[in-house]
Amino acid sequence: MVAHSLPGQHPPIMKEQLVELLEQALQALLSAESATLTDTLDIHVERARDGAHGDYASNIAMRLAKPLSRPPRDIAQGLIDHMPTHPHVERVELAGPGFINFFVTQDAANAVVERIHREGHEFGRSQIGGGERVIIEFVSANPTGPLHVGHGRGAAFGAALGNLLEAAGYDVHREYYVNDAGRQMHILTVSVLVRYLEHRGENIAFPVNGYRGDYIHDIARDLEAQAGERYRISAAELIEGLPADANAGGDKEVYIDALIARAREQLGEARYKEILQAAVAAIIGDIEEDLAAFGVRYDRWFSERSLVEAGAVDRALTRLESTGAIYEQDGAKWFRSSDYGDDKDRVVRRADGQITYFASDIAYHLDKFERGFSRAIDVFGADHHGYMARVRASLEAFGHDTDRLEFRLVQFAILYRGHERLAMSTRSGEFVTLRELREEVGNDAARFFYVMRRPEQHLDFDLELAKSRSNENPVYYIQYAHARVCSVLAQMAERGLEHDPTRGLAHIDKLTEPHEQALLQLLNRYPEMIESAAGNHEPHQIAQYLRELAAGFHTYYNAHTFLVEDEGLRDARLALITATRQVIRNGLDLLGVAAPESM
RNA sequence: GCCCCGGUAGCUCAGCUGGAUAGAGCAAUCGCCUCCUAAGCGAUAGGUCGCAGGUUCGAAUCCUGCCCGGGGCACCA
Repeated sequence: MVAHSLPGQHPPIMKEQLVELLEQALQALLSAESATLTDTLDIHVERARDGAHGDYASNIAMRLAKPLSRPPRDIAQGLIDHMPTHPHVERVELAGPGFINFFVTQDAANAVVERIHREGHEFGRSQIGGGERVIIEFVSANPTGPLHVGHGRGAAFGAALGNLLEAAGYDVHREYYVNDAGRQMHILTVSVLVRYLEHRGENIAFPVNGYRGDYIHDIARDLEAQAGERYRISAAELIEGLPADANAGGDKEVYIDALIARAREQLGEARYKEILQAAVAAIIGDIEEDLAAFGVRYDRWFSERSLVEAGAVDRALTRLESTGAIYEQDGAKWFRSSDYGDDKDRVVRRADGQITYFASDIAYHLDKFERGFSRAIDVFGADHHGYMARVRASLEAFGHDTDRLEFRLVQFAILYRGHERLAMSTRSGEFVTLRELREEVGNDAARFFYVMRRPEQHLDFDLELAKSRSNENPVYYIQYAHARVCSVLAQMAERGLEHDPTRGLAHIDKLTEPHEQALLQLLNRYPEMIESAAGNHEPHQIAQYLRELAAGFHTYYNAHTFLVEDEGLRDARLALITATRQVIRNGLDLLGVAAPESM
């Protein structure tokens, strides 16, 4: 009925203690009146929105009105009468249609400052995850080119979610699934080959379906630098007798497949594979470097090719086949995903014998569960939503509980420069890369902007706003609050003063100003916010909270002077603002945003 | 046609596991630097929560239908 917090270094948060009080009051009330409840129900306690309603409120009496057949206010009064006392609860009031409002004691509210100073960067972390093993897969962009701005959102979101879950006590494993097997890799290979041949003086048209980006030239040049003429073949022989490309009235898909086949013939498998591996390695290396520079790190880069070569895909398909979940039609093999909620059945092995991307995805997700992760989170772009049903279907066919797999679909980021919308086209090769974005607006602004909205929400990413050093920019607003605290301490030292934290905590009850009370309340909310954000997998809550916290600080800063004559009050105020600084730092850290000492 | 996501203040959004007068930032108007960084603060103004029904003591929040906007519906990845 009630989720009790696990024993650990972190004390249970106030909200949970209140739930327990209500629980006890309810039991006492029921036994006093010999009443029973047929259904259990969760007791909710929420932060009161209005200060007049206390610190926390519960609607439990209203929800019990029907099962107990009594007016909610009667029940609320009964609960209040049977409520055990609690050292941190000043008083409990009945209000409105039957709300129970809790007023926390001033001492309990003040205690957060001491706790923050004691726990430091640990403040806000909890054990609610209970060490549960979670694998989070994110970005997983195909290694066919540099990451673009769309991938950036998945990267920032996945990284923040990973940090958040870790802070909530989960054992998090971060993974990037590398699609380094399959046709795309061959298209990449011939794209590089054609550029290489061009550079060596061969006259050859670039395939319509090839990858046109500048990075292909770069890879070709590296290939020349390392291997010279090793891959030099005759362009004329390479294309002789091939079907027409799309710009000559043919089909670009047919053309490029033929070109791939011819390249393998002409070069031989060994040399062909060298180019392929060089190209893939170059691109993965670039992606890895890009993400690392963005502050995004993985525990593992999981290669699709390794899965195929280890026979994992064949084994998975064989297992499905043995249970009758696969059938053959038109020469291809189909998985009966429609038996498990998908719209239609899906091909796992094409008529030409090639396995599909979906087939290796089945094996990959099976592998995640077989490695012992009790929960898997896939962060994908919204354009992948069609995969959810089929991947779930495959896991269900293996007898796994599909509730253990969660998809988080991240909507696209639309770039603006002021009011002007930037066109993004991946086809033309003129897309804006993540690297370009980072260089233009900086990592901090990029990380923050990417996660400040709910992932389901389209993101308008204004480059001008992200770069602006003004109050319009939420990143600077928060970072500035942090820097300002540092600045106060610097000013203090300049005046030959010292902060005595012990004296500050001893005089913490001098913080009676409304601005100080508001700030204390914000600090008290942080652990609850982390639990909520982690529980709902919503890093944007952190961003929203930090803005509020920074606002609370800036308001306070403008209303009061911290470096006052009264030493007790001065140290109490310094204790409060350094605690605020700590919480800002903790929160920004989860988002992967720096907390600068000065700006 | 089917599936997913969105539609809340002029703009960008939060609130959505039902609760007490719907919030923030920007933009607008008016104020605040002999004083710890004005990358800041204060005040005013601004809303049929897409529309219509339904469930409920109570709906921005849940259900149904409809209207807009985005995305997805391959023997592609």
